[in-house]
Amino acid sequence: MNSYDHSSIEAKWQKQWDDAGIFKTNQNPTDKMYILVEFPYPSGNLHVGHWYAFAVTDIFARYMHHVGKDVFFPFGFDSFGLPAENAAIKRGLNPKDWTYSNIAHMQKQVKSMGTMIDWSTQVATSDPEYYRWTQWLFLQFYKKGLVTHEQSHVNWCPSCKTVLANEQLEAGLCERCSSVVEQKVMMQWNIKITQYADRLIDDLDDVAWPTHIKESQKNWIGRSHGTFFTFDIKDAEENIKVFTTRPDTFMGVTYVVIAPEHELIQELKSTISNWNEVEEYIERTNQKTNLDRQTNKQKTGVQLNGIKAIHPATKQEIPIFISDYVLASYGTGCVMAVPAHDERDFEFATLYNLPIVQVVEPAITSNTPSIINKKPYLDLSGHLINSGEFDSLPVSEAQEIITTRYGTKTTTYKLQDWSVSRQRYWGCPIPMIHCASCGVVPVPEQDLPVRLPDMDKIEIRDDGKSPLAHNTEWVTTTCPACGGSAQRETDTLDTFVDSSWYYMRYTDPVNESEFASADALRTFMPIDFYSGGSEHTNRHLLYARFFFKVMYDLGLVTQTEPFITRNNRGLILGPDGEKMSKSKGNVIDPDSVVETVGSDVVRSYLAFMGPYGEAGNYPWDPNGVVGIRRFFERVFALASRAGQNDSQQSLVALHTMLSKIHYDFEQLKFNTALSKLMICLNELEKHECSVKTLSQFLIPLNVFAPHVAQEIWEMIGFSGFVYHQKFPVADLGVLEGQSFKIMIQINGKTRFSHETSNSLSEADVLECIGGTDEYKKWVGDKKIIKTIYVKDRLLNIVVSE
RNA sequence: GCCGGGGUGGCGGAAUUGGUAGACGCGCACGACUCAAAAUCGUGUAUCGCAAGGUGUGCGGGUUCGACUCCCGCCCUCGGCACCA
Repeated sequence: MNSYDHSSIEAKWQKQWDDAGIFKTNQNPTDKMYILVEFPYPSGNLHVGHWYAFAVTDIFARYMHHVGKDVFFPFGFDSFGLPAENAAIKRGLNPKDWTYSNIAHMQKQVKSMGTMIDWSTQVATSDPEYYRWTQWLFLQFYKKGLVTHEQSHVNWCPSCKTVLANEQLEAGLCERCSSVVEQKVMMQWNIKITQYADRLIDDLDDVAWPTHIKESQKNWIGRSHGTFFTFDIKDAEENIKVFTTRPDTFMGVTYVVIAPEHELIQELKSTISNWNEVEEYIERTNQKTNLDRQTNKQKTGVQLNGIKAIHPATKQEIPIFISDYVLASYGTGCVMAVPAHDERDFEFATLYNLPIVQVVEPAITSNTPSIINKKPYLDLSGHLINSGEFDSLPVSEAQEIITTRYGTKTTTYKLQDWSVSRQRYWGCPIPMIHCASCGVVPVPEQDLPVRLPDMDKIEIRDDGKSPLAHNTEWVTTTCPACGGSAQRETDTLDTFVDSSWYYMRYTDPVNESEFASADALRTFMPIDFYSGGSEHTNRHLLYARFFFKVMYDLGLVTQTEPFITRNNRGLILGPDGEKMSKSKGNVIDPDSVVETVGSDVVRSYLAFMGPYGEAGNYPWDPNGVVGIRRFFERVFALASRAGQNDSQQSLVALHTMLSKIHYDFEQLKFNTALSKLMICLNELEKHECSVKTLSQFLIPLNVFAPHVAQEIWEMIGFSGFVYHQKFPVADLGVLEGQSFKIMIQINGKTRFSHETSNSLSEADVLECIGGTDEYKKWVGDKKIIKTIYVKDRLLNIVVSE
């Protein structure tokens, strides 16, 4: 009896595929397709999400392989990062040993998926052979002037004891440990991603990504067009530069507000008469966390006594305030307040009894009353009032004229520069040297990599420094410029730097003289399909695009976008419909499911849960898994009784499936692709089915269930690997002459149908159905007003009632 | 508040883009096999109705011979951003 013993089948075929090396990448592809999945962090254990990422993408990769693409499907590990270091601190483990034993274990787990991954491509970002090139790229960025080392306002996680990028915050909390993040000023290495803000937005036009991903990135970058105005300060040399998107409201400015952290305040210290009060407010602001500032939106502030700003147009003196509702990091850090037309300014003005001057009269439209009822309102279709010479100008015209007269056109972004310094050990050392006489000196390229030293004890102190700082032997070095004694930089790079270029290293993973050869890059880049998690939309995906653009400018790559298409995966939820978590006890362990029902079942079930391209979150149904298992068992059962002949129905079933299934794969609808195989099997079971027909069925099945397909392939007497088979082409001749139904509608409602095997004209259909009882019942002697005929699909007869 | 997705049986989801709503799978019910149960196989399964037939894709309108699909107005829900001037 041919039963489905998944364990032995999987072990058997995985070994044979491996021994035969059938998944080796074709280095001279004629029709290349680079399929990439975000590489995992080697946490130590594979979860269902990893399966959903790699096994289901493997289904897509295998489909592409069978239809003739030269698929490149690599794999690696994003192996620097905090968990290794935390394991070291908590449990006294060596971060390197911990990481590499996890990698070894996870590799085995991934191999159990039975994917067509080419393992010879594997990279790990913590390998010196890899991070050598991370450092090299960092130095190229530095030479291009894109790297700065400066005092910066940073997000500090007191629990992780390291700096976080804005992208690593979630509602003011550390994304990793949910600690309340503090604000600090520290010397930091920053990369000037803001210089690429425009291109990062504009080039989105060139990629075929889902709209929501593009929109999210645009939002994150937050480009807005507006005007700078400069307000002089009476009897002082300094002035206040503000940014606004509503220059038309310029004549309604009744005061200005400066962010408390703004350096201008310090410069004005001697002229401010209530300095004590001001200083106290600044102190209070500095102690506030981002979270406080975001949740407690009650307006507070302090007027700067003794100084006044001068309105550039009216020359009137207006008060100056500091308030934490103005952010230092956005625009100029100063705003002109127009309480009549801005909610926040309105609130503040009401609190401090400041004048409110309406300068825009809304246009009379149907929704005007609701605008006016709202105390401060914005109306872009109105005209100006109380604005002197600008009165009666429409808003858009006023914006132009006032900007030309008093201001400068400009563009600002929400995106901030990328802070890449991390005060932790297990990361890529920043290849910089601090010399007392020469300052910051980059490590010469021939000295790369700057190796991370092995350290017996990893200890995080409260000095805000990396554990590396306490390794004097490693820190002490000589200055490449003057030869004097110098210190190494002890911060390590944000791991998002490591992962910004790994997909290029895959193309040439063991190259010792370049990060990747131009030849390899030309052969495999760009990435045709990139699957990842939606949490990376505004982080990895943005950083990687930025990296690639800089590399383009450096002449290192020839394209401007690395990822042609992008697919954000959804989440696999627990059987209870909730996100899997240990505390909820709803975690599915893929290893144990694989053990009981087999790898092929898990792969296929994950594909069957729902469409892959829509980022839907699907609950894991243990019964659903059993359904897939039954399907494979039925294929085995069919195999044991397949003979030499086919009934016509079997051929029709096979070729119908073969003709329709491509559409599903192309739409990433692996769920409906698999359902077409099930429909086909349902038919083959009912009719006489030949070994040959079954063998053709096995090739699309191999995409989902490579072990099952291969085993049956052998069982029914075929040799070689199914992997080497081309996807069968549907024989449309078999499908010709099949009978089909033309539905008959009366007044748009389907009432009956007419079965035929020939293509019919409208008159033919009418003639065929004219004598039927159904026709007499629904049409009878009612008057036919008109008919609509969609050839061979439907005839709609409109009759009078 | 702003931006972007979604609302279809008991459940996951189909409907090739305006043409038979509910494919496929799960679950459930009944039947066969069995001493019995499981497994397996078969049949059925949106809903009201004995039936003829009616009603149904979040709600209310509209366009059309015909609407899950298009338009207008709501409601709910998920995700991202959020004092961004």
